[in-house]
Formats: sequence, structure tokens, C-alpha cells
Amino acid sequence: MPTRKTDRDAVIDAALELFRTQGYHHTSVADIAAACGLLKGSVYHYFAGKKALAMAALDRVIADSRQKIFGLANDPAVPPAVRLQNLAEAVERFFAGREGGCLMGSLALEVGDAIPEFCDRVRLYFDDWKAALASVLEGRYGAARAGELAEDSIARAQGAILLMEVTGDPAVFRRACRDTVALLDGATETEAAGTGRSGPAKDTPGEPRESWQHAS
Amino acid sequence: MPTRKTDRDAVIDAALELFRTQGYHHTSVADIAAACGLLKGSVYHYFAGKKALAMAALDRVIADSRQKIFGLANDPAVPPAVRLQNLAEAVERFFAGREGGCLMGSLALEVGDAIPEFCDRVRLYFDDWKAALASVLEGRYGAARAGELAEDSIARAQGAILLMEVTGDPAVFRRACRDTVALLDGATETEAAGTGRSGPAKDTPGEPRESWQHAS
DNA sequence: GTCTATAAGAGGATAGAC
DNA sequence: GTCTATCCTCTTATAGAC
Repeated sequence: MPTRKTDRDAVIDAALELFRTQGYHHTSVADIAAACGLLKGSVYHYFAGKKALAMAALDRVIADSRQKIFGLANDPAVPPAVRLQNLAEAVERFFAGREGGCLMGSLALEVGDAIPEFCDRVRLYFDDWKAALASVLEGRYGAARAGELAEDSIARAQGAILLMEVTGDPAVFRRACRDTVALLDGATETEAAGTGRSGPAKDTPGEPRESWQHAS
Repeated sequence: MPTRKTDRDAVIDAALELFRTQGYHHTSVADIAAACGLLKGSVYHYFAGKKALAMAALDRVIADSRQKIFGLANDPAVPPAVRLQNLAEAVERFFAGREGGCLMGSLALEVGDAIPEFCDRVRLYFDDWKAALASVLEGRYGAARAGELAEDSIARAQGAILLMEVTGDPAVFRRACRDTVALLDGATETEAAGTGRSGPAKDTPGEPRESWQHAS
């Protein structure tokens, strides 16, 4: 079993859970230590400080999400509609009932742009998400419109996760996931244009921006 | 001018701005005091403590939103489609380019359910928002479906505000507002079903929940 | 690798001078 | 109504014993 959890991983686990449910600033190193059976002094054996620990945690979220969720959009042996469904179901399983919602989303709102290293990782995460969705949508919608629909779908999912936190009712989020899958349901090109517009969409094409990533 | 700002209001103004951009826990009383030209000891002349200040601030957000934004959905002299457009435009003006996004949304994710008084106010705010949207939608969609569409629209707006924070690009949010207006664009009942599904929607009616408010 | 002890500072809150 | 001074707690971080 090469996947044996090291103590360092246990600290990251505890940190992720607490950051998600209590926020970054309101979680102390002592909290994290206690959650994995250590005293706060011991945490500094593994990490240079709270910020370094958080960055390691974010890096693991990014890696895990790529492997277990967003990667589902990449299997070339599976038709796009099924890849989209697999992706949406994975997202739904991951976030439904998850106390604290999406760490990346919560962190984006909590720290704003005060900690650039966090911003970069949050952007990377959402960029991965967008790329995954766009890759299965662009066959039907074209790159530019697929990118927009991907953003819209992520926005709806994030907002639904937020509302789920507020109301305790997962129905909003389930509808968001189902409507995302429905983007590839119909047969014709224009009819399934999911998030609102009917008709061929006289939206300004603008720059066909494929990525948000513009940081170093 | 009866709308002359009192000093107390100035403290609330500063607190709202800082809570929104820096988060609740990461904003100190000294920060708030400095932002309105006081020292931190003086803030306690107006408020019993940081938490009481925050609650007064949230109450003002709720009152202001009712009056200036959600209230636009209530004018009986205006047809529903126009009321929806006014509402969506007010939402767009209020949040577009607003650093820190939506305080209520950010607060919901930051504090989770740790501070019940905050939760109640956040729920109240989103309940107002939902009621406003549902009131203009129920003529066409019926109460139950109008409530769902209202939730979906709020989710999309909140998520778009979040993404706007991450990417700096307001396009996601503008699309969200436009698609909300489009919910009352078409003439027939089924064709304009905005947030995804095409067709008559075989969704389970479930409980026609009108409100999320279930706290005391 | 985990502990104790401690430094150094930030943050919430109070008391009292002016 | 604002300031200064102070108290107390929590938090980050380091040093060194075991």
C-alpha cells in the first residue's frame, strides 16, 4: 500500500477540514494540532508555518480534484455526454452534504486578494474545473461558447453550494448538477443551450478566452 | 436632510466595507475604528462589542436591500417582466465591480453556523431575495416552480459574484443577470424555462416551500 | 517526532481622564 | 464623545528537553 497516510498528510487532512468549516483565519494552529492528536508545537516540525501548511493543503486539493473529479472529463474512450455526466455526478457526490462547502470557493471570498499565493491556487483550481467542462462541451458549442457555459455552470454550482450551506436543503445543488448534465442532452445544437438563452445567441463573441490563469 | 449620517452610521459603513473585503474574523475593531477616524476604544461607545456591531451592520444591509433592490419587485403598477428587469439591473449595478462581493454570501461561508445570530440574518436576506424573484415569476411558472427558479437564479448570481472575485472578469455575472431577465422574455410558458431544462419539466413538485426561514 | 516552556504580538474589551 | 492606559486572552512561532 503506497497510499499509506503519513503524519504530514494527517495534519493536512485536519487543516483542510477545519479551514473549510471554520475559515482560514479563524482556525488556529492549535486547533489543527488538536484535531490530529498533536500539540501545536509539533505542527511546526512538518510545516514552516500556518501559511505554508495551507498552501500544501491547497496543493493537495488541486491534485486530488484533478485526479478524482476533473480527470473524468478526459477519458477519450467515453463519449462527451457520458463524460459530462460522470463529471457532474462526481461533483455532486463530492459536495453534497459536505459541511463548509467548497474550500476553494470559501477561501476566495474570505481572503480576497490579500494572499497572492492563495489566489494563484484558487485560480488554478477553477481553471481546471473550467477546462474539464469546456473540453466536453466544445464539440457541440465551439470553444468560445463552451467556455462561457463552463463558467456559468461553475458559477451555478458554487452559488448552489453556498445556498445549501445557508438553507440546509441540497435541492438547489442537485438541480444545478442536473442542469449541467442537460447541456449535452438534446440532439440539435441550439435547443439545449442550457443556462437561459434560447435561440442562436447573438452574444458578442469577444475574446475567446480559454483560461483565467494570468498570474505568474 | 433627515438622511444625515450619524457617527454610528459611519462606524457601520466602515465595518461593512471591511467585513466584505477582509472577512469578519480578519477585521479587527481597531481596523474599523481607523477606517472612520477613531481609536478602537471609541467604537465601544456605540456598540457593545464586535459582534453587536456586526449585527447592526447586517440589519442595515437587510433594510437597505429591501428598500433599494428587492422592493423593485413589488410595484403593482409595473408588469412582472419589467419588475424582473428592474430587479436584475439593480442587482447587477450593486454587485458589479464591488470589491469583496456580497457580504451576506461571504459571511455565510466564512462563519458557517458558528454564530446563530448571523445565520438568521443571512437567511433573512436570501429569503427576501427569493421572495422578490418568486413574486414576479409565479404568474408564469406557478408558486412551486417560481420558487425553484428564484433559488437557481440566486445561486447563479452568488456563484458568479464569487467567480468575478477570482477572475476579475465581470462577464460571468453579467450573463447571470441577463439570463435571469430572460426568464420572462418569451411568450409561452415552457419555452423560456431559463436555467437549463428544455421541455415541460417533469420535476417532482415536492413541497411548495415558499420560504427557507425556519429559525426562530 | 513529540513534548514543555516561552517569547512576542495581536485582538477584544474595560476604566477613567479630558 | 474621544482619548489613553490597561488587562486578559488567544495566536503565531521558536528553543530546547526527552
